[in-house]
Amino acid sequence: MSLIIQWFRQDLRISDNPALFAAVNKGEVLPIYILDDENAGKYKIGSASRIWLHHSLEKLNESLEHKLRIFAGDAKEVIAQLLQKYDISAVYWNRCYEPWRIKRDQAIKEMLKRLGVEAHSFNGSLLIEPWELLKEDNSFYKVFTPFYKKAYLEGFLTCNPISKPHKLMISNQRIECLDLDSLKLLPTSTWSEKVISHWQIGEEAAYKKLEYFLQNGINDYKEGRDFPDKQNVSYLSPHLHFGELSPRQIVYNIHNKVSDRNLEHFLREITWREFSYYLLYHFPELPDKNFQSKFDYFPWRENTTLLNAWQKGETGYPIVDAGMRELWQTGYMHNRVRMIVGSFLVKNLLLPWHHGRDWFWDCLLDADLANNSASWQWVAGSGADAAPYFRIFNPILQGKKFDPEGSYISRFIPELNKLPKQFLFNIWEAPTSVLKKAGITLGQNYPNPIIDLKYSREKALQAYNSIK
DNA sequence: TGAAATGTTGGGGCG
DNA sequence: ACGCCCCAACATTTC
Repeated sequence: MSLIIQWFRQDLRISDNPALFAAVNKGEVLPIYILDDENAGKYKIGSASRIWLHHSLEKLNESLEHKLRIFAGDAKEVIAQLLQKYDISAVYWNRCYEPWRIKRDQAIKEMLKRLGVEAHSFNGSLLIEPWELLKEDNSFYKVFTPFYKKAYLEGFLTCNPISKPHKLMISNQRIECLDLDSLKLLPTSTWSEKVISHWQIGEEAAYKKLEYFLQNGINDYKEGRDFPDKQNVSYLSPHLHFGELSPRQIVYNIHNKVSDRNLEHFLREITWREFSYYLLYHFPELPDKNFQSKFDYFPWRENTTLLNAWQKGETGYPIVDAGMRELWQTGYMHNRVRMIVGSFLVKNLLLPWHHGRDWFWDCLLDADLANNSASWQWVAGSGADAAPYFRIFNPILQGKKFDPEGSYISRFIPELNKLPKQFLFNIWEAPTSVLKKAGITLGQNYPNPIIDLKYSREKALQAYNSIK
């Protein structure tokens, strides 16, 4: 009996997996995963995401009765060899939208066609596939709100997920493949263990997290989501990235359980993810090239010292540093803080957004080419429907506004714990006696501010003016 | 999904 | 009593 390949990619789940559902109806399934760093090239998975991937594959393998076959290398080559060695009649997968993957998958589809092997691809990752929603004049949306409205009216934001396959018939055939450990996804440092200790990984955990969010966080989502120390955000991003959970499952469940302004706001955030994929598809250079070409002439500067300080969370601005340390310690950063540290890098430090992109790509468990590219361009002002350049966050005010008790700051910068709240956001203005009492010596155990806010703001506005 | 600069208003102190 | 000034507090404009 010939085998059906179910090729898992960014859909590491059993439920609401259209390719898998179709494949199991067809016959005996051979589930495979291919770590394809070759085709990914410079877009290959970052360090933090690899840790997640390792554990997620482990979980998926459990759900598949420990019969997930793992490979590494050029996916086309891997599949070609499987076809040569074994009797395979079809390959099933859910589509991905990264430009390098689209190109690769097209080539694979052609190869399969040539060899007379069926190839079936499905939509398992998006509510709106990028070609499904265009403006009247057939061009693509470049502004979020009209995109959102249209998607809403056309019914893209309500849907029914499909169920788990009733019965999995997974092949027992002996297949030459790798074991998970040989992919070497886990770094040898203790960093990876620490990062991952904050998370539960896999389909089951993702679903539990969704349920928890729907019972708790979402009830005050509209207001609470801006406060990094509150638990009002979903924390679903890494699960979504690896497809342990689908946007369809999320949307289906929120429609069932809530219906108010909090729902609307969360739905908008889910749709921002769709919009990012949409932009990436219609503008494949998004990860590297300014969406607005006038930014090609923007006078960024290069400064390794400033970049290092930002990366390590040693800028001297507590809300920025807390965010960067959250990222380093947990592989995640609260969205409000992502905007603050982004604005700081690009506007106050005047460093190119690409540096932020690269650091996030390596450190975030939820690093996602579409979201990361679109969001950094949004912050920089070079993107579609981006933040206007003059919108420059003041880290002191943002800290006071969104972490009024300083609880987020002291969670990640415990050395500031003894400092009275009134000086927590502008430490350098605290009297020496206060600093001494709090055990802080600026420049020793907490840095002096690396730039002057007022001056850097003026410089940023000048730079913006220069490309108008 | 900002912040700073500038403009306006209105109450209170005071000559 | 009245006008003048000061300055919060709030609103509008500008970057």
